[in-house]
Amino acid sequence: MSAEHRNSPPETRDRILDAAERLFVEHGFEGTSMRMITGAANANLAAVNYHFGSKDALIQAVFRRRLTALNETRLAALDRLEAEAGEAPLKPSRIVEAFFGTALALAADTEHGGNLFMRLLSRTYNEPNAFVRQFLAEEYAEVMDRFLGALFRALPGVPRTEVMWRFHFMMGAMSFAIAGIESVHAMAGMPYETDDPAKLLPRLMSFLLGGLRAPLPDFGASDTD
Amino acid sequence: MSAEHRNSPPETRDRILDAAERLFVEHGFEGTSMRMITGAANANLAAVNYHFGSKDALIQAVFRRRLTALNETRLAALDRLEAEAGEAPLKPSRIVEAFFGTALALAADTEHGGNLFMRLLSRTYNEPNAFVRQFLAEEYAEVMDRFLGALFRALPGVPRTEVMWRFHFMMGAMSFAIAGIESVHAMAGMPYETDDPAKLLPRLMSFLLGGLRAPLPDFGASDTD
DNA sequence: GTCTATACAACGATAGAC
DNA sequence: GTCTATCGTTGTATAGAC
Repeated sequence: MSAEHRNSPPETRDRILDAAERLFVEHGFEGTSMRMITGAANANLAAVNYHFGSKDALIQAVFRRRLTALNETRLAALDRLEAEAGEAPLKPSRIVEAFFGTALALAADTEHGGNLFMRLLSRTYNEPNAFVRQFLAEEYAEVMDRFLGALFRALPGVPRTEVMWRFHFMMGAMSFAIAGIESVHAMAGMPYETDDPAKLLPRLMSFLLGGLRAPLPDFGASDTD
Repeated sequence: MSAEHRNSPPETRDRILDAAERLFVEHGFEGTSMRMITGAANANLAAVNYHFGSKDALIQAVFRRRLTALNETRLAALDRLEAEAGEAPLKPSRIVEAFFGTALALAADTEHGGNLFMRLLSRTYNEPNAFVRQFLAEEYAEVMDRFLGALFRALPGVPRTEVMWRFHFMMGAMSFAIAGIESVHAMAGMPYETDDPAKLLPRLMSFLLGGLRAPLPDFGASDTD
């Protein structure tokens, strides 16, 4: 994919990616114009189309740059857990931490802009843009497959459907944990004592594990389909 | 607010609201053009600006129409719980159900388009558009205040900060429960056994209550794991 | 009052000069 | 590789028909 532009001077292309990432966080995809991006990146308007082909492809590139690394870290963490455990089943808490702890670690990285990216990613799970959704689904396929499989083995007594739903719910909680701090800040009308990112992971982990280990739902008898 | 247009024939204005709601769900706010809306509503392009003033104001009107009713239902449910309990503290599960059960009930209403609206609302919590965020925060202020207060009283042993965070996480789980069914469907690469909406509420409630009642996080002194 | 027709600046995208 | 000029479309504003 990047082969045709591999030997282009990194300057312009990377400046565009950095500016786009920052502006997408601030104003969303459609709220960020190509002219805003190229203006902030000190590049010409047409440079975006030259380097990426379209605005959608630029969005893809912004995600790929970070998401590939994030998911490789997640898979490596899972590999390590499975290597340590040998034949024994993994503890669900370790699996959950490998997935969500990795994400929150990146969300806490203010130095290389990981926090900006994670805010962008969190809100993009619900993105209506079909192009973006499709890309995210493909980028996540392997990771979801591995982690869901690990959870299935770690929770043999829980129906797979319930595990999948709960993983889904956990993704939602993480999404809000990362992206929605200031939104609930406003909704609650009260100040949060602290936004110390070091406290966010234990807070989220307690909640996620409580939800994952909750008693199975009772669907009642009346509605049998 | 609606006084100046109160006695306008409901036809055009309501057709615009219905078309806008449907198209916003499908294509997002910025992915939906005024011309798409007025085309679907069989109205003139300028009718939107006449009835609502701007696209942002139209978005606001789409939300207000549904959200006011939803939040009044939520408050009425909480009123009823508190009246029944008298001086006794409420059960956290009842409070949670009054808030999230009401939302899921609306999300299950395919007859009057409540399901479409809830998908829209769920994704809008993370909306970058400042205009929309501000409006949502105001519209939710009273409800959040009442429900958080009820939870504080129901969980006197839990620090208020933790209650607020967990309510926040619960909102995220609900958001994904409503909006993200097809997204995880794609990510997981496996079909969900059933999307029976009647099963969604018990599923979500189990998870939420498990998370809400989870042991409090241990922030530790260092990284002791 | 309710709505239509139309104009306008800014948008994403592209072709072609350099 | 980069830039200018330009195309069709966007949100918005307004003048005037009924």
